[in-house]
Amino acid sequence: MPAERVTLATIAEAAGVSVPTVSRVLNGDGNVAKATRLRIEALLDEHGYRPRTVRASSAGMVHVIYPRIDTAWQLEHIRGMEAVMQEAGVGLVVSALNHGTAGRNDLLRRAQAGQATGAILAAASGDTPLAPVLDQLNVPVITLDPGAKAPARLPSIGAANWQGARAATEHLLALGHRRVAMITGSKGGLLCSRARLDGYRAALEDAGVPEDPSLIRHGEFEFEAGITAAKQLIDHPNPPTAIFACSDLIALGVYEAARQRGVSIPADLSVVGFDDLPAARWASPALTTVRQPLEEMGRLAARTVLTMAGRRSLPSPRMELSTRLIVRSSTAPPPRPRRG
Amino acid sequence: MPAERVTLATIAEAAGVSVPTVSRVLNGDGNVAKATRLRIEALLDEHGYRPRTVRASSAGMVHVIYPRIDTAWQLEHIRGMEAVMQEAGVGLVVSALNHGTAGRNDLLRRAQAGQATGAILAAASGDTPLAPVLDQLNVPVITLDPGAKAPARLPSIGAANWQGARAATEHLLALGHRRVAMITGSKGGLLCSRARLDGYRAALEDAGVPEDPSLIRHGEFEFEAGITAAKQLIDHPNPPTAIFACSDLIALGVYEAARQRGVSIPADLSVVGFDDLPAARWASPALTTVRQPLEEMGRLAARTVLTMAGRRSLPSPRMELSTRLIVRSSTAPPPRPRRG
DNA sequence: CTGAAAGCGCTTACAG
DNA sequence: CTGAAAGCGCTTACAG
Repeated sequence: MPAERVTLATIAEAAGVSVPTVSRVLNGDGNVAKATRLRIEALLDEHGYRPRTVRASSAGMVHVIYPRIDTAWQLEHIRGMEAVMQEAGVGLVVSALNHGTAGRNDLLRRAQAGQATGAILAAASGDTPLAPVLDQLNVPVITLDPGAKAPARLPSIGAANWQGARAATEHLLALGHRRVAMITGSKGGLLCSRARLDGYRAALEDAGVPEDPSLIRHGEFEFEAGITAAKQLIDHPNPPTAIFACSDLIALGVYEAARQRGVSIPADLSVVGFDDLPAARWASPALTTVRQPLEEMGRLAARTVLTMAGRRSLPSPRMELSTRLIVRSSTAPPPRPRRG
Repeated sequence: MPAERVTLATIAEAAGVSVPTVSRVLNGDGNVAKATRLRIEALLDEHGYRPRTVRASSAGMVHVIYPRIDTAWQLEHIRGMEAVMQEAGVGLVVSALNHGTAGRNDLLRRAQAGQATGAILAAASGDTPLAPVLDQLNVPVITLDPGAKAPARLPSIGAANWQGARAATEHLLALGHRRVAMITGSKGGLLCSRARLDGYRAALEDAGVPEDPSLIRHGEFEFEAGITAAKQLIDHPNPPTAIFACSDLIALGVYEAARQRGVSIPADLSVVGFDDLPAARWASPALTTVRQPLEEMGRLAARTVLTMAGRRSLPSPRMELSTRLIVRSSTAPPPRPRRG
């Protein structure tokens, strides 16, 4: 026997009051006798009352959409976004595309239902299946740290990748290194990877150190890719004395390769990473790395979406937060050259 | 000039059609001439139409609430929960209490508004300010990996902490270690810490190895606490040959202490962690650890809440997923004792 | 394919 | 403090 739908009328009848009175209790209207209120509250609970509809305004939700939920820095983003959303009384809905269209359809449905206040496409590659349908949404959408060329009309928030990579390379050059290798995150596409490679090159050029293409390795943003690339570099006939890795994860792969090859960090080999994940602090020795203000990027993304949702104008459609070199214990002057 | 509220009537008038027709377009009813539909869609967009209310059913949201968003394993939880929620067409709202009551109030408001399908209290300590108000909610609430004694009437999902700690200790004993130290996560309260300590003791007892209280150190679940405790153990007049750390983070602290003291892992000192965070794989040497099925715990938590929301009954109010020892490269037989 | 009419669940003045 | 009445925004048959 599937019970009748429980509406305000059900409760009103059970309580022997009118529908408006029940409505007042639900809405926290003070003008209800305490005894009445208590009785109605008990009945609402007992009948398991659930409103049929919800005011769209109180349903404020911002969706953050990742390709996958799989990397540590996402938690930093989320912490920043959550803090801002909580202050604004808006919920943060986390979802993943997972190669499918389910996430997209879900977002679309919710947006049409007035449920989404806005959306943040994070770490989105250019071919995100979301792009073609964005225009249908009547809610603000921005990109956060877009991996590839994002739809140009979307506001975006990123980090100063070029500047950070340059600072990292300059740090190594200042220590006296002349054979500085780089391991990138991906050969082609990714914007951040390109910018970091260019920053590395700029620093070399400024220092008058000729670029050696054999010291540039292209991997993925993965631990294993770091191991592979670092082994190749260590086995190089004229090996580098320092490696700038395009991410902390790759840098940790370099650590492992060095351990397996009996190479000591930083005595034999200096290593710099990129991101400043918590894991960078936990490495032995602690990793010198370029800090991306991931939490702050999340906060800014959240604020930006809320600003747009309030139909206020943005200071700029493209915001880039600065990066900062954090010197820890994985970098040192190069070893004295062995006698030939 | 604050524009009039945009309602279906606004759009209907602008399009020269009736309100029901606009409603049909919004609801994806196929019985609308294409030309009409396109015209109405354009007008909806142009006027920035947003529904005033939302069907509560389509607003399905499950809230996961953490004390703070700050540890890597939360992302594993979230990945599992998100996958299940997406399949169910329910949104996952992530929030943090941050010592305040804002998160609680927010949840309450949404629950009353019919917006929360359920809630997952994750890693909650016993004194969560949420507990006193849980009864007011007409939605299912469960705890995930409760840190301390959670309100007993709430269903809970956890991991087999005792069993995992026992397996870790047995592994070290089987390698030949007799001086096996333990670094716990917290002196008192936390349930998981207590269970892990008891598992360690059980294994020692079974092997007939007497417990040495000076080999048990109480810290926090922090990297720094691991360093401090490990240094004390290494400096012990009769130091341990193996350390079982109550979390991977503590274990990484042990790595750093060992590096600073010139102690080699695993040649001089074996280390086992607990959690199997991604960072355990990235450690050098890769960390032997007890794997908690964090993602699977998230999935189960999500399924459990949805089951309860569907008013179906639970197989059991308390579910514990098994843990598994993952042997990597940080454990080996103890060094041969030095000649006195 | 579309609209006039009825209806739904809830809220908002207004009156007492 | 409470209810009868009107109203709101939207949806649901029903008729053509």
